[in-house]
Amino acid sequence: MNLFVHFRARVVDILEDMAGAGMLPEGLDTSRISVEPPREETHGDVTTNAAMVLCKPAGMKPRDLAALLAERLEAVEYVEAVEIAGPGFINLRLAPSFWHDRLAEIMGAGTAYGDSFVGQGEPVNVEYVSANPTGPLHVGHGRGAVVGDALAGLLEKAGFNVTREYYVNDAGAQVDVLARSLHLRYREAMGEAVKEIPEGLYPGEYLIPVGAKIADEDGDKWLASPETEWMERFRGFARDEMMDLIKDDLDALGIEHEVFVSEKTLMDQGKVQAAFEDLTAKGLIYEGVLEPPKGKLPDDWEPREQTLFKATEFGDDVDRPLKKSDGTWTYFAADMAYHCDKYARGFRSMIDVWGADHGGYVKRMQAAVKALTGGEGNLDVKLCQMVNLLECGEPVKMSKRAGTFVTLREVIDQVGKDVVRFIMLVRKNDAHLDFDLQKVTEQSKDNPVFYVQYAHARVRSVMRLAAEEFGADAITADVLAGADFGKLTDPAELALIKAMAGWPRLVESAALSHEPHRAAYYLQDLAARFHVLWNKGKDDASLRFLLPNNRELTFARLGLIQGVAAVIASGLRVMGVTPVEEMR
RNA sequence: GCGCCCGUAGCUCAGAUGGAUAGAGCAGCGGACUUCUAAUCCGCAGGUCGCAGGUUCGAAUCCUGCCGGGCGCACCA
Repeated sequence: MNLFVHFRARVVDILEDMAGAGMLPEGLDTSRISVEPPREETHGDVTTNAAMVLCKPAGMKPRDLAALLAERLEAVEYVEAVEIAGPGFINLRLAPSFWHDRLAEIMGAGTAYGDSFVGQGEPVNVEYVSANPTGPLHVGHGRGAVVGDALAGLLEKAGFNVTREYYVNDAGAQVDVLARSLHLRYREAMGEAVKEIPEGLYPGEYLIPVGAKIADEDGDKWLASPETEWMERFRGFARDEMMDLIKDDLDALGIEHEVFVSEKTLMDQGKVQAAFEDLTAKGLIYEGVLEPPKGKLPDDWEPREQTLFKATEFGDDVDRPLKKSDGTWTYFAADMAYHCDKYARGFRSMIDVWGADHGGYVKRMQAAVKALTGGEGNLDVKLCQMVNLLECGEPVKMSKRAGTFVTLREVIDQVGKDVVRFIMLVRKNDAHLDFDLQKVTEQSKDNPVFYVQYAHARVRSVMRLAAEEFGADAITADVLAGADFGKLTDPAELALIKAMAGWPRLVESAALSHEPHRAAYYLQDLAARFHVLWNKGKDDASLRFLLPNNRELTFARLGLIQGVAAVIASGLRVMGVTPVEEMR
């Protein structure tokens, strides 16, 4: 349960009762009432601004209204104390038994703790990575991949019906370039000496085995023929091979998209044309000449009549061209049709994860979604800022030409998938991220991955010792769920349960605001509280988890730490990180 | 020139729909190992939330204008 949602409902109940008794006006707007954790833990467990928000319509002073509310809140189950503070906050302190019940709830749920229904099964489409199929993924793609996948996981946990999707940009000129680059490698595989990769072709060595593969399959069939004859074959072959390469990279991160949509297929199926006709029917297409951008003019700018979409009617800055001068569709036209297709497949809610360099593209895509869905569809775009790859604080110098470019795969192989996934989430998506290959594998509290994993491993370590003492069967989650948690009375123990009980609220708010990084911060906080309690056991042996002479208390505490492990595992699962059993 | 993002402690950064005395880690200083792994923890110190106005019971948060940084700006994707 989200305890804040629970107590908010109680506050609203009381307000309705008061209105019914004529103490308050009927039909008060309760939407602005918040029930949340106080900023200061010393202020209690739950706070509400209800009196401050409603004092004006109620025609009362905030503290007077607060006093009336407080009187009634004292009668609410589990409320131990009510205080009025500051300008009219009402602070609730909850009985220890409330927290003990939460721990039982956590034990019963395991890693399912925090699962929510706020999403109400609403379909959400999360599109991420969508890198051009022209080569292996780089580290920047990796960030988008992790952010998108964690967001998808978070939304699922919050009760949305999520589809993970990848848009394959396989219709543009860059695939022609790829095909030509592959043809070169093919000739090389057939025994031709290739001295230098011509300017404008992809020099990467990853195409060498692909060239050998197509040589193996097709033999000398394309050696003497002109480009027009082999182009289609090479484009398709290269595309498929590159997508396999990318899928392997994603697989190494534990990411698997359910749906791949091909730009070329959309065009072949006439979906771009259909979207275009839809907009035309809505009167949103015209032939026109755009104003040149103010300020410095592009060198090759010249007035040109184009086929334009009235994006400005939907909040964009200028109208956007849908056709190139040769009559083919622009990238935007196809992407527009793609989002239209998502909507047609039942997604009102769409999320795209892009690199920050595509920021200028957001408004027009949102405009297109509004136009094509009659305002029904909603597109949120998460822009991921750059990843600075470092080694002991020094920037890793990368150059594609010099062959010193570090791929995502190399980073995963070096530090591990779990480290990559966690680190990619320690900053919000729109902030630059420093990724230090050295620091992320250090075993110190500076390293958030380690810090959180260590907390989980410590729990497992205690559980292993407990299994030796009591037998594994005696301390299963099911058995411990029935322990007498009333024995947990130390403030640090209760603080730990309170932190765990905050997980459902975090899941809901992070999911609704599309901010997966908050899970990483939450886990660091929870891990910190666990480490605090652990160390208290050093100063005061009576606070240790394993007490040979007190089986009842020991079992309650094993439940407590098992709960911590479950919530950490639950959070890590959202992030796509595997919890470790022990540190090595 | 226009648009988007950002500006919080010496450093790196949290601060959901506006809430109380703005938080954490690192770095600095001082402490805690006969251990359920001290790979951790405790304490101290550190701030005109870029600047100036505005909105209101209340602003780091919302609005306006500046200053500073990043990204983008027709027929690339």
